[in-house]
Amino acid sequence: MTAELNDRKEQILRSVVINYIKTAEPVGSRTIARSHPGGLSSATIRNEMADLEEMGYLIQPHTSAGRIPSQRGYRYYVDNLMDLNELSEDVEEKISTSLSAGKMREIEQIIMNSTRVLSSATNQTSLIMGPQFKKSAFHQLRILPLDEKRGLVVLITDTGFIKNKVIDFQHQLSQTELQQIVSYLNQKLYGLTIDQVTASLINELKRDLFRRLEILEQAFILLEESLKEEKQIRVFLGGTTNILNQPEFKDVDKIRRMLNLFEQEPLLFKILEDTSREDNIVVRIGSENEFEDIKECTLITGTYRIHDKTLGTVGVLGPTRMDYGKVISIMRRLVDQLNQSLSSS
Amino acid sequence: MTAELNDRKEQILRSVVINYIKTAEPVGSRTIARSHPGGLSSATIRNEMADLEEMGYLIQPHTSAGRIPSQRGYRYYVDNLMDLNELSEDVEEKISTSLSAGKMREIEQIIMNSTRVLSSATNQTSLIMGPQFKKSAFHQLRILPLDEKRGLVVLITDTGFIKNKVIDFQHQLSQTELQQIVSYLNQKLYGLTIDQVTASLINELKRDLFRRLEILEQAFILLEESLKEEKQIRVFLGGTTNILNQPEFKDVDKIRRMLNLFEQEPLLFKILEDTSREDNIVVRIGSENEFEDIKECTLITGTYRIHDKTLGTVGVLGPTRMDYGKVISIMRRLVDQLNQSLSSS
DNA sequence: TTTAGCACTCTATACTATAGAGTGCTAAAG
DNA sequence: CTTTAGCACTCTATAGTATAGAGTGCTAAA
Repeated sequence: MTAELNDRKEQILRSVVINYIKTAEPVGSRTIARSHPGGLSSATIRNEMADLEEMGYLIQPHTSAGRIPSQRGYRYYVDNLMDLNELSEDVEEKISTSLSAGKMREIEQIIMNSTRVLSSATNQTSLIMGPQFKKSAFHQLRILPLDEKRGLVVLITDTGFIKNKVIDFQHQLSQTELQQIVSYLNQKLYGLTIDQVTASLINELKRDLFRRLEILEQAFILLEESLKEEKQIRVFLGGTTNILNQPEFKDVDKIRRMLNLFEQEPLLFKILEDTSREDNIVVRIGSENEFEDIKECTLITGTYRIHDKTLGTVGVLGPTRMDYGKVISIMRRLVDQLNQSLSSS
Repeated sequence: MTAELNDRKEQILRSVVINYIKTAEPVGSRTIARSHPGGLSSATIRNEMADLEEMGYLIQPHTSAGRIPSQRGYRYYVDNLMDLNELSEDVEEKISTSLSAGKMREIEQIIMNSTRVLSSATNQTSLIMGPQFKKSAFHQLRILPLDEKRGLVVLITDTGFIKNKVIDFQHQLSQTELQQIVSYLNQKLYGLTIDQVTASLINELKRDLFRRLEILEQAFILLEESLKEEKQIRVFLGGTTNILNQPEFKDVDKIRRMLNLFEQEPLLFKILEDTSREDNIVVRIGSENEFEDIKECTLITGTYRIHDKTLGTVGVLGPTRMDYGKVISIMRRLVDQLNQSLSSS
């Protein structure tokens, strides 16, 4: 994408975007004239701004107001004009201390911390998609007898998931019998992703075990269920109230729609999943988003991974009037840290 | 608490409360005269209302407006005048189907379902305090070796909690060694509540085990930590966006304060814990609430239990203009169901 | 004790006037 | 050809004014 604006126009567009991001007010020609290094008059700026509007980079809310960037204007800014900020020491410290691999071994905890850090550093709403359970590979399966009639199934994946589920035995099982079953299952399932455990594979296993021990039917049904159930993935949210600080959400109705969206996890998941194919940081401005509910917002996402395997997506959601440079810098840093913390555990 | 109003005043107060709950508009004398069974004129009603205002049961927002109930008015209504509603079939079904003990064995799932049901049935925000981990008693402790250097500690309580934590071994442990440690710990800890596992007890155990096996130091530190960490209790929320539908929250600033509150779990916990001593359903109207942030709200709470041991608290939070009869009926039913579902598992 | 009647109060709504910000255009200057 | 000063014009936001309507409190009669 080559620049298609001359230098002066770029300077002016840049000025409008930066000013508008800061003040949330339409930017007038005088404001820009004052801050413009070249020392042009407001009339000149006005002409240029009129051009920029005609070209679709700026919008005039009404005849006697200043200009605000259009979606296209933001896009041009992000692609060609934006500077990345240095992270403030404050933010740098927050990220490195609260996400260090040190104490935390559970992946959920690391992710929850990340949402907190991300939303407080950006003043926006952050959303993070946890690792997809069904894309994780079996690592170990254990069954702990609790008493004569119940056992605890513990399932551990390569991505650090630990799932457990209480099951009822229909008949009493001896320690040895359990042992046999478990080691058989482990052998069969090792390395498969949850996705790959199809109904037919389960049936096959069931038949196999059935022949040996006729006791497990009930336990098996429950195990099967427990796998099915875990299809949903958690999306972690942080700073949902931050949108209330944005002047573009002073309308109660907009707030309601936004908060409603936040309560619908499956939708959030789809929104995040949609961008997770790409490797780098993705910026979706306004209607570039596929989902109706966020067509007035900007979503910036990045993916985090463990040993080069993509685990999930980190996102920041806010109005299109967002400090792109700042958010992107922060997200870069956070994703780096996340990758590092996860890989070292 | 004996009734201190004559019959007619009670009728009128009742009318005001019911009308105001329905319409959210100050209630005028004519409105009441129309619906009053005795067939009184508006002038008479006006006089009575003036009395009721002087006595502190009603409030006039401004001279030429109708009356609204004062906090005292609501209190009198709840104590003396309120009818409990029959549950609609719809709600009845929601409660009995989505909380039936059937499939769900994990307590967290039952509770999350409860918040959903409660908030959708009442159109208010629901909050439920999960069982307090630290008040739960040890049932079993297990350690599963994952590989040479790591193990999974699984802790099961009598209230159905299952906590797990990965720990690092500093040295390699044999199956038998682990077995010994675990059975020793189980013997020592069985039946104690998490609360009772004091630092000194842990130290004692540590010394004890240390003598036998010098290997466990690291593992112990981590176990200790994992117990400490679990001090926080989860408060589950449902229908937080429902407050946006209440006309008393049309002010963005109030919304912000409310949502902010919802994000502070420790505070929510305190708010709920505060009422959990009592056995029955507790109604806290307006400034009867101790906590500043909800002094304009009404909080209705009930406790749920398993085998006569109190597990946690269920709450509904909304404006003082709340359909008390309806919410209380729903909560009664829900708590009953909850007790039943939990006890049968 | 109740009620009809009426003057009075207050709010919400619509309408009007005004200041201020910013524009677009024209014509002169560089 | 580009830039700029100047000015008329447009639109919004704000304050001020008028009016209708709801509801009251009080008085005097039933």
